[in-house]
Amino acid sequence: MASRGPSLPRITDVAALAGVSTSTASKALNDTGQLREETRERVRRAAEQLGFTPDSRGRALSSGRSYTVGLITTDSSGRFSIPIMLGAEDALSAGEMALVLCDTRDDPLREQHYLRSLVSRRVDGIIVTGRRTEPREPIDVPIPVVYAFSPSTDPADTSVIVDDHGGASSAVQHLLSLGRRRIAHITGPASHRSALSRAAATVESAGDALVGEPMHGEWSERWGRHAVDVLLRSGTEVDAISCGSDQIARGVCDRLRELGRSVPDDLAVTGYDNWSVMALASRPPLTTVDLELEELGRHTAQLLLEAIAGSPHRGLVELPTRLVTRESTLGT
Amino acid sequence: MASRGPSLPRITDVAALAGVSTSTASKALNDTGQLREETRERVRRAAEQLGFTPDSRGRALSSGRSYTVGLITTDSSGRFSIPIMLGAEDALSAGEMALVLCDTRDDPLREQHYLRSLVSRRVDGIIVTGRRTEPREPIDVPIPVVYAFSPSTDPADTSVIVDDHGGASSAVQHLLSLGRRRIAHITGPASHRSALSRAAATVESAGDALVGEPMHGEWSERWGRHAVDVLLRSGTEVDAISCGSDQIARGVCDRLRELGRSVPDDLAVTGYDNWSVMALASRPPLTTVDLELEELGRHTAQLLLEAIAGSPHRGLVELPTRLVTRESTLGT
DNA sequence: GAAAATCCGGAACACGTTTTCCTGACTGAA
DNA sequence: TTCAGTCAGGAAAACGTGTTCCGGATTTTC
Repeated sequence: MASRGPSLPRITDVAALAGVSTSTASKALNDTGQLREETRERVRRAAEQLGFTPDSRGRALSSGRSYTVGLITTDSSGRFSIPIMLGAEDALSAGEMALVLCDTRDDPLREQHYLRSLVSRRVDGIIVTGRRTEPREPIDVPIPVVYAFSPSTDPADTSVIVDDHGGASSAVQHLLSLGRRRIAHITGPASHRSALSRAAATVESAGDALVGEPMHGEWSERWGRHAVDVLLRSGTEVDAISCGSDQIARGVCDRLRELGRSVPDDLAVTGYDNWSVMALASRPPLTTVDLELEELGRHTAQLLLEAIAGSPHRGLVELPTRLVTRESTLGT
Repeated sequence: MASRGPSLPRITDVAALAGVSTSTASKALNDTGQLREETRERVRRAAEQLGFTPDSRGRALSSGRSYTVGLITTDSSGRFSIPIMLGAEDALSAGEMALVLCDTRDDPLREQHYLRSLVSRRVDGIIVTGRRTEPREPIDVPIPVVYAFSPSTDPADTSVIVDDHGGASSAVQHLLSLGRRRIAHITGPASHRSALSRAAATVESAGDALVGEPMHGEWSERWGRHAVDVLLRSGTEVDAISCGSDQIARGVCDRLRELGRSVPDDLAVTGYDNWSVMALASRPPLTTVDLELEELGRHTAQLLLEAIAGSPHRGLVELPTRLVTRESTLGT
């Protein structure tokens, strides 16, 4: 339509310059067919000279694939989905696949809109991710889909999630291995699956060493500070606090310091998420559980690629977390 | 190739079902050409019945456009580029454009790779964004480009940036309007343009009310705390501190509280960035300057769309910031 | 009733690549 | 010399859509 300046060279231009047909040019550039090495070289030089870059739209049309995958996220803030996205993008770009981003902002209408758009683009596959670990309604598209972080409610779908149970356990094991025997657990709202599963794992791993019930509140520093007040006011003896998030743990540390309790000498504290802004800025820096979200993103992309290739891996995949030890349990 | 199940309906299927030719079907669905309303309706019903979604690859090929724009970011952590990205994506999705994500991780090789990939996809345009406000080398592609946050070193390129001068000024004006007349400035490293420009604006706006020189350090809470020690130890009287970032401001507030100084009664504190994790969690919550990055992303996308449409807006566009007032200057 | 204007829909091609099939030339063996 | 076999490369179709042009049918006008 509006031909802006000299448009990019096409393969016919390359072919013309090399004095061959387009099909020969194609074969030369893709290392297929039967051609003399000299011919290949001639075509390659012509392509080089013209700065030819194949138009992937043509290729997409002819190959039936678009070499594109869509990523649908409901998490506009991006705390969790961003690292997943980057990991996925990393894994995909190695295979010359591009990732198109769709942020639904938790709006079902927008989600529908994006799904139509992705299907219309004939995306090779879709990654669906969210802010919470609660399972979500599967999406209905005739394309391979892998769910990341928020699994699908349909167990026949492919979902990659974090092993929250193992993560919480590893924190408790760490505390136990340090000799702590009076462990409290402060975490997020009981309405959140992540809080519940971490709490359950903590209870199970701590056994007799658990002090009281898991304390549920908001995912905030304020709740961490407040919970410390409640905990200490109750008079129960405590030598460690495992927290359901780094934010809570930071609040806990702040409050303990204000009350003159030493971390980790008097009380060891563990966080969860390894959210560097919190974990590193906390005084002292937090021992915490890294969710390895970027790896989760990579793994998700990998599974999606396999599904696209025709061998889908159905069901739930739980990826391990990694315990990061810092001064809040080890001292300096 | 690997025909997975019943492939999606094509426009020929719709045409066949409606008993018309593909061209008629195309016209009916796109509201072009001259057709009887009854025919259009028949085609529409056929499309509906088959769940037809046009293959945008075909459309892309025939229209010469790909209805896709690329976003290149060097900022893998995403503090700044994520909101920009989301804003851009928001503005683009309204126009049925998709955004493909490319995270270069500050690696020139990766950047080259992505550029080739985007050109090969015949992207309609490219948005380039980064982590810092320092100008960056322009990219060399035969496609419209708009730079966001990090402007291009070439003034003939289109760049959208934050009005840092105005932002810092607004914070100082606010402090002055509250009657503060002894204002210190604590900010990031002098090697960062953002720190320098904010400092310059602060010096200019504060005039006689400025206390001492701008204090440069790292962008961290720790530096904020340390700077307070240095400042107060020097014995100079101070009734307000304007900080170059929310992280620094939070550190400042923490330290002041520890030293028994009341914020804002003894000293008012302002931050910069309106990074909610810091600004809201700080005690007290921070009055700060919102960079309106999402709006910046939207505006960038808008300019890119105009450039794609053929009327590029060359040069630098500075977008205003927004002062957000909270307890760190206003009290409760 | 015939010529002109209008309306509707189809055939053909373009977009850029890959791939399948085919042809002509050359080689070597019988 | 002839025949089979190999090799190098070209012609054409396919992918799915949009668009341009054109012809037939219907209506209008004199």
